[in-house]
Amino acid sequence: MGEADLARLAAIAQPMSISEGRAFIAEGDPAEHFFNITAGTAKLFKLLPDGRRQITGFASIGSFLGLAVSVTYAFGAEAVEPVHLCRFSRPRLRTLIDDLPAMEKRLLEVASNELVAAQEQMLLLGRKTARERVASFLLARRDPPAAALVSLPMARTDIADYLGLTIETISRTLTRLRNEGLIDLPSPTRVRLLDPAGLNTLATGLS
Amino acid sequence: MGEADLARLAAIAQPMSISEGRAFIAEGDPAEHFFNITAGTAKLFKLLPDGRRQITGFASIGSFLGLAVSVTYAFGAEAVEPVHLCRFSRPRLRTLIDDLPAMEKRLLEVASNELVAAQEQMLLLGRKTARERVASFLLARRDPPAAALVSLPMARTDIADYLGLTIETISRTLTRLRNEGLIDLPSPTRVRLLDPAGLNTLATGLS
DNA sequence: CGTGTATTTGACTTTGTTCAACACGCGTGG
DNA sequence: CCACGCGTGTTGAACAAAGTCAAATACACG
Repeated sequence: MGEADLARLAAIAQPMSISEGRAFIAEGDPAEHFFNITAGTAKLFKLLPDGRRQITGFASIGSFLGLAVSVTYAFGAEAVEPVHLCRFSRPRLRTLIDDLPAMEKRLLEVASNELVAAQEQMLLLGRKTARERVASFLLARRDPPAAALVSLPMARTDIADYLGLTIETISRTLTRLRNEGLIDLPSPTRVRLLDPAGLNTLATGLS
Repeated sequence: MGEADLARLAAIAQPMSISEGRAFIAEGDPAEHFFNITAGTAKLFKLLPDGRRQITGFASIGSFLGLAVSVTYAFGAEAVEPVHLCRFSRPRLRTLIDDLPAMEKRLLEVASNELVAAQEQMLLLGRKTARERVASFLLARRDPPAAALVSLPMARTDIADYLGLTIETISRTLTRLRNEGLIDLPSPTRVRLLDPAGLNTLATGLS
């Protein structure tokens, strides 16, 4: 994309700040906007009528939200940490994308990668044990991918709803990993991976 | 897409027939091809080293496979029923797509829809009970979407690996739904939905 | 008609949930 | 400054849903 294209994009972007805990997409609402997160972390989730919740992913800097074709959002979104984002009117973005093949291509790449991540998560939810899920989660949250320190900005409830478990199981599993010397828990929101290789063995079910 | 474009597409398409039970994509193999299914049903799956399997979806006529960006396939694929498909060399298709914005657009639509389906499946795997999963599965497999008769070309093992359950639980749950008058099971591969509304209540967790 | 596979059913086990109590950190106000 | 209250996290004990193991039945195919 050239500079002129970026300028056109910037012209229709509405920058916004979302404070912690605020929802900015409601599942089922008319899908009028498209979002690009520029800072912070948001959780994306689906709900059952009785309140059960599945967090389908955490979106942070660079993530695109709302590219579904449907007229309504298929998921809700809420800030876990204060979020900065750019909002785009879908019809306006649509006309812009239509003569920016590079943008379309980029979106297809993004969607493809998310699809791969979604399949990995299905494997986790359908076939992994609680220990394997937590180990996988900790490894996946490393940034950079070799870092020993992992920060968990989301609450236990969110981790539980992401991994298809309860907060009690998350808590017990983390404690057990600590007792086994695989991790350290300097604070509830910080984890130090003491044995990444061991965690990886666990995460891939080889233990 | 114009007729000339379709002709160019057809020129690089390699039609193939895959017999039942044959794998045609192996997870981890170099992603050299792109597939378009023209008949039959295939299962897509991911494996853990110890053999646990998660089926991430069933692909049938019209499905596109292998659009991930990665150099290797993130999933395996195997014919459930005899499959007819067109295979495309990825580099050749890439050059073709690059000057067919309509095709790129179509692929983005497909990917977006699959993403929505994947999120729905994560909700199912992470938060629904066995009964809710089976009810959701039966309703989703209706074709047309209001049909009372559902055919299950895949074995119980495949249903189990798709719903994150065991074959025994699938079997017991179907029997129980039959005993409760919600469905009829004329044969293991055929299900008649006697009370779609009741099943829907179940599937959405409202019971 | 027999053989092998897929499915169903039954008895028992296990993993993770539920319910409940307790600990900890933190901000507010006495 | 410290007691109090509240939200979040941890731990324990009882429970339940689904899994495992095993056996019986049904089914398709040679």
